[in-house]
Amino acid sequence: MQIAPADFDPLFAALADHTRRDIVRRAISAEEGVLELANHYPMSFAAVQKHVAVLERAGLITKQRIGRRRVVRTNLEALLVARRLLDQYEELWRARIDRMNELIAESDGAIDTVETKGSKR
Amino acid sequence: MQIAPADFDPLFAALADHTRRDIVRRAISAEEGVLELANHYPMSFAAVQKHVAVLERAGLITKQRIGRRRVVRTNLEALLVARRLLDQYEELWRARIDRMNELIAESDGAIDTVETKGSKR
DNA sequence: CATTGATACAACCATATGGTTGTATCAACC
DNA sequence: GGTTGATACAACCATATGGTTGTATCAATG
Repeated sequence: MQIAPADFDPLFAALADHTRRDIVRRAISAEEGVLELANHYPMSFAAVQKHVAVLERAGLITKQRIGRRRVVRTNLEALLVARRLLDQYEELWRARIDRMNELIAESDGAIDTVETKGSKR
Repeated sequence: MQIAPADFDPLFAALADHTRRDIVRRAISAEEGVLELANHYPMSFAAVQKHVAVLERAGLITKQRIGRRRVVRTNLEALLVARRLLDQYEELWRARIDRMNELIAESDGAIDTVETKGSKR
C-alpha cells in the first residue's frame, strides 16, 4: 500500500507549525471532524481546513467520512517515518563517537603525540 | 546551559529542506567549514551559508573557529528534542490503543450494546 | 601591515505560506 | 427533492523563504 514515499520535505514542513502539531496531537486520541477541530483555534474555519489539507498531503493524517463529518485521524506510519530519520542521524552520531574512541585507543601506545600543541591540518 | 527552549517551529522548519538535512548529516561525522560544505551543493556559497544560518538559529548545528574556517558540527541535543516530540506522539497513540482495548474488554459482558445502529450525536 | 582566505551580510527577486472572506459542493435529513 | 450542516476551494493579501550578486568583515599568514 505504500503509505508514504518518504518525502521528508512536506513531512517536516507540516510539523513546523504549532497549530498543525496540535491538530496531529488531537487527532491521535480524538475523533473530530474539521469543524470541531477548528473550534479549538483562534482562526477561521478555512484556515484550519487548509492546515488539515497540508497535514493530509504530508501523509500525517487521513480523513474518514462519518455521517456528515470527515473525521480526522493521525497516521502513525508518517510519524514513524520522521522518527526513523532522526534515529538514523543519532545512529550516525554514535558511530562517529565509536570511531573516535577507536582512534584514541589506537594511539594509546604513543601518548603525547597530540598533547600540548595541535597543528591544525 | 539550556541548549534550546524547545522551540519546535524553527527546528522542524530547518529539517524541512533537503539541502539542510544533508548538511546536518554531513556535519555529524565530518569537520567541514562552510565553504567546504558549499562545494557539495549546486548552489552559491551564500545560499549554503544562509542554510547554515537557519540550522544554527534552530540549534541544530554549532560553529567552531578553527584556523580560518568555522567548522560546522551537528548538535545531537536538538535532534533528540525533535525525536522526543515524535516519541510523545507515539506514546499517545499507544495509550489510545490501550484505552480502546480496555473498552472492548469492559463491554465483553454486554456484547451487542453498540452493535447494529450507532446514533451519531 | 598588506594580502588573502573564509565567512557574513545586505539588497533584490520569485515563489511559497498562513491568514482572510466568499462561494461551491455534497451528502443527510425532513 | 429542497434545505442545511460540514467541507472544500478560489481569490486575495502580507509576510516568509530560497535563491541570486555584490560588498564588508576579519583573522591568518607572508
